[in-house]
Parts: sequence; C-alpha cells; structure tokens
Amino acid sequence: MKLLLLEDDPKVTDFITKGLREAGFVVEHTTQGEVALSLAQSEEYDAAVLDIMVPGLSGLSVVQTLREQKNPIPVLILSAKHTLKDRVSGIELGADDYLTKPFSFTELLVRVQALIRRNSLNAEPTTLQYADLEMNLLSREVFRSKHLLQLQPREFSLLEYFLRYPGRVLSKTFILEHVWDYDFDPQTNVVDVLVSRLRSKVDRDFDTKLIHTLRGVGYVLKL
Amino acid sequence: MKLLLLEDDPKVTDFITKGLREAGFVVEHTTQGEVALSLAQSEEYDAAVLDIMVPGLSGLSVVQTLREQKNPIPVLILSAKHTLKDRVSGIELGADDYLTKPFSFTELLVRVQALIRRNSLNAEPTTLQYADLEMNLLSREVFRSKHLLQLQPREFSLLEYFLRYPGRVLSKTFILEHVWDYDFDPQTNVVDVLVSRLRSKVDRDFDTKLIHTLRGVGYVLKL
DNA sequence: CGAAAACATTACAAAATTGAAAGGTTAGGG
DNA sequence: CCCTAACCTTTCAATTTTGTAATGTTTTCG
Repeated sequence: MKLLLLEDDPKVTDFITKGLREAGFVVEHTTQGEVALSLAQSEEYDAAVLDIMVPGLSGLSVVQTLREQKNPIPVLILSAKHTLKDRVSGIELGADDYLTKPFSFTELLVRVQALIRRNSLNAEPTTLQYADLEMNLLSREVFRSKHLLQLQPREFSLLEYFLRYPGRVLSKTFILEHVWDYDFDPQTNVVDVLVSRLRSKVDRDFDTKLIHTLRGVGYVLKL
Repeated sequence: MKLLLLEDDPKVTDFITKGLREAGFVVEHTTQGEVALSLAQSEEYDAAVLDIMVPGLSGLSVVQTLREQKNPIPVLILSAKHTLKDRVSGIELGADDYLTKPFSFTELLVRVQALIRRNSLNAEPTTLQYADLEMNLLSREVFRSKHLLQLQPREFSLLEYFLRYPGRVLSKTFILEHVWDYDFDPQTNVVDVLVSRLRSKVDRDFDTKLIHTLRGVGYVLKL
C-alpha cells in the first residue's frame, strides 16, 4: 500500500510518516503541491493525504485538479482550521474525508484504512450472478451453465434487475418503472410478454426454473 | 491489506506471518483447507497464500473451488515439491503464482505485493474517455461535454473501439473485423455509412471534430 | 365445482435498427 | 485542371425488436 503525503511542517510530517510506515504503508512525501499533483497523476498510489496550507499549490487545488482529470484516488484533507466552510469546500472539491489538526495518529490511520477499503469495495460490479446464471455487464454476455443466452435489450434489462435484486419480488409496477421508465400503466400486458420471452431463454431449456411468479404480487428470481 | 494463509508447518507459519505482519499485512492463519476455503469465500481478503500439502482439503483443491465459484482473489501457491507437473497444475487450476520451498521471505513478500497490485490494476475500466467525450460501459451512456448522446448499438460499438485506441488509425478492415466480426469485405459501404452516422451524433453539433479521415488508411479519434 | 381474476403464450402489427445502393463531394495524381 | 478513386450522405428496403391484442391456461375463492 503506497501513500502520498503533502505536508510542509517537518514535525507533523515526521509524526505521520513514521506511524504510517510502521503500519505497513510505503509513504512518499513532498512539501510542494505541484509535486504532489504530478506524483498522484502517476496512479501508483492507493491514497493521498493532503495538507491544505502548504506553499505553492494548496491541497485543495490538488484535489480539484485530480478530480477534474477524473482521477479517483482516495484523498484525505488535513487542515489547521476547522471552520465549516473549509470542511465543506474540501468535500465539495472531491476530497473523500477531512481531518482537522490536531489529531491523534490512530484517528488518521483509521480514516486512511477506511478510505482504501471503501474505495476497493465501492467499485461497481461488472458481473452479476445467481446460481448458474451469469451476466457480464461489460461484454453484455449472459450465460446459464456455461451456455450463452442471446438476450434482446429489454430482456437483458429485466434480467439485470432480477440479478441486482435476487430473491426479491419485483412488482409489475416496479418493472414498468425501471425497464421502461413509465410511471403509468400502459394498459397492455407488455410486462407479461417480456417475462414470458425472458423465461423462454433463461428457463425453458433447464430443469431448475429461476423465474417464479407470485400471483398478485410480481416475479422473483430464486432457486 | 488482509491476507489468508493456509499452512500446517508451525515453523514456516511463524516465519511467514511474522514477516508479513511486519510488512503491514493483517494475516489470518489456518492449517485446514476447509477453513481456508470458507474464509476466502467471505471476500474480505486481498490475497491468499496456500500450501499444497496440508491435511484435509489441499491448497490446490481450495483454488479450484474458489475459481469455480468465480472468486477472483489472488492466490499464491506454496509447495515443497518443485516438479513441473505441480507447477503447471497449480497455475492451470487458477493460481496466480507459484513458489517452491525453500524460499526467502523477501521473495514471498515481493510476489504477494505484485499479486495485489496487479489485481487492482488489471480491473477492466468501466468508463472510457477522450477529450470531452465520455463513455460509461456499464450504463451504456455516452456524453460529449455533459450532453447525452443517443447512440445505436453499432454506433456505440464503433465509438468504443475509437475510445479504446485513441489517436490510433482504425482501418476499414479492422472495423469490419471488430464491429461486425466479418473477416471478408461485404462489398458495400457499411463502414462509411456507420462512420457518417456516428459523426452526425458525435461531431455534427460541436466545433472541434474528433473523428478524422485518413484517406486510403482509415479513421482516427483525435483532437 | 364454477366463475372470475391473474397469468402465459402465441400471432400479428408497429417501430426501430441496420444494410444496400445511388448520387454527390472532395482530394490528389497525372 | 481534369479525372479518378475514395469518401460522404441520403434514401429506401430488409431485418430485428418491441408492443398490442387475442386466446388459452391456471389459480383462487365463493
């Protein structure tokens, strides 16, 4: 785990780097915002701890620039002031967390670790699966037991909802709202037809059925 | 960073866990394959180090099961034997790396760190962008300067290739091969038509054009 | 048990997407 | 400067996808 630290106060720097290194982080340190920015752009770091008040480019400017460049590196802002205004603008500019001096080292460590963990967990899934059903959202391929299913866009969309909410009943209203973006009843049986079509591809050729009907309630994906 | 270790030899266990903990890893240890498997399934670990020769379920079986369950956790296999056969079967079953005893601790550390880093870097991107063009592969939305473009499937596919190879010339043959999966010339101007349609959505309403023609060569996405 | 409601399936029609062809435009070599 | 090849755009037709409606089936409840 590699961290980037932007801080100009030698005492604070020493205190932070020592602690973080003991905790197993590789820490790269600089006192200049410009350097911090170009280091962060290398995309080699797992998180950045930036002090607002440094000579040259401030920590806030660094976050701002990084976010403009769509750089998702987790950023923790350090500040001597603890005015609400600063806190708000830090978060608004794209920082993930904010800590005001003075702070205990443990406090910092906990937050940094939380940021890194959150970051890796928050990644959107690219595949959804349930039982032997597998959907790859990037390639748009769907497999049931290694067998490729050829789904139409609407069918894909419905199955995506089933897979995002496995075991949960999706009402017809929910389906109309999400698959079609309708907030009214089209007075036809579109949903029934779509479910039927999806079933013919997902369930017809298999013994264990995955799409079940709950009369008067909706449909569920379950074993 | 949390690691899972499957190892039954107390001396080796001690040697490895101490070193890894000093290097900042949280190490969870077990001597039984079954336990290792269920721990790995919790998806809380950043990597697993598995010894092949342990009582009960072997390290190889653990990897195999994990891979069958599509668990992408990076796995390093440890083995006393260094026969080619073992090495091959370990990698074949889905392990990411292989180390034979005896080994130096540094050797192990380097490999584990490499695995974790590689894993987080190898993640497929979910958005592609170039200049003010932005494509989200998961939501299938495309924006140019915050303005949503309504692309058809074929248009989307072509633009995806442009964005995956920005600045690189895509020949008509390349496009036929990738967007259509043709390995022959259909003798019509489908490619020209598709490029024209894409341009009308991507470039028509904007001053700076992104799709350029290279007469006799192909098309490029560039500023 | 029988009627009504909810659901399933099929067939057909409408709409959207894609491919082919034709005609116009541009660029570059002779 | 003209001719030709490459490219661009538009139009039309074929195909694919989606929506509607009709008909058949199942379940529930009096």
